[in-house]
Amino acid sequence: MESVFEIIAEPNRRAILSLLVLSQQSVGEIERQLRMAQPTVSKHLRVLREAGFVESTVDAQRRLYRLKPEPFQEVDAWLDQFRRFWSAHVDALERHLDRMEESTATKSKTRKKGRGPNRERDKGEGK
Amino acid sequence: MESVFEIIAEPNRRAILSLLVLSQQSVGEIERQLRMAQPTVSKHLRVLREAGFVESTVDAQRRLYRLKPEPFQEVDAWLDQFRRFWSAHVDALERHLDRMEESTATKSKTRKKGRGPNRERDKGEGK
DNA sequence: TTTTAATATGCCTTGACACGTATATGCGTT
DNA sequence: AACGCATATACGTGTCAAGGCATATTAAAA
Repeated sequence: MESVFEIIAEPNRRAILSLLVLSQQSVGEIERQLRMAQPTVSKHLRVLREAGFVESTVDAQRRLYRLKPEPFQEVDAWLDQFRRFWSAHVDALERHLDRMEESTATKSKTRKKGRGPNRERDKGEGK
Repeated sequence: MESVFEIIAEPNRRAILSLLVLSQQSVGEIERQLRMAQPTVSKHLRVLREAGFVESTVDAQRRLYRLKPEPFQEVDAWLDQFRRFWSAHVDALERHLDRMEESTATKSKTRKKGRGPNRERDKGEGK
């Protein structure tokens, strides 16, 4: 269970993470909402904790789990090397659509800002 | 081999993807640069192709593989639900550091822009 | 057309991991 | 102290994917 990528490869773990992004939860709450067996939940939480995705605090006999940001940032950092590449593709598509639009006789300016994933990300040399 | 997450969980596949982000490559080139056995490379490329991460064109007896953007965007979309959360944490850290800095007697304004991952990303309601 | 280069595929073994069931631990309540 | 609730851990089992090795396929070169 080396990398953060192996951790998030498991669907149930991703479900747990998506739950915890809303607010912290106890094991029992996770168990009920995701309809998983309790040992399964505990085991996944262990993996997530050891990988730094979550941390827990004790509340009597309950344990409350909440997210930690670092591993997500690590995934994001990995993705970063591909962003330049894929926004180049989005740009190409955009230019293509713009040409279509132009020859179809300008119907509306619904675009030009807001399509494509996260244009603000391309640090420099866009265009 | 359901999801994109399982695909990128494999280290050798991530290595191949990182190679291909530079430029398209033939199987043999990948094999040599990553020092993997040829069948291993071919198998991983198959997985990557079926998952939409790469596509290939034929060049005589070679095949040139290049990246496709969609699956990366899918990962990015999943990450998105956590961005609000983790930038809240970054902000908290930032405020903390600012307070430290203030009481240590303003040495330099090295920050205020550029720390924290991708602040531009938070669509609205930052703060 | 025989040979050689490039890539793909098939079979087999091995190891990792997810799950179920049972049990242990720990804390609060009576 | 005994019991009960919440959570963790241990053990056994099944599945599946990754890699090694051999071989098939396709195209170029001789």
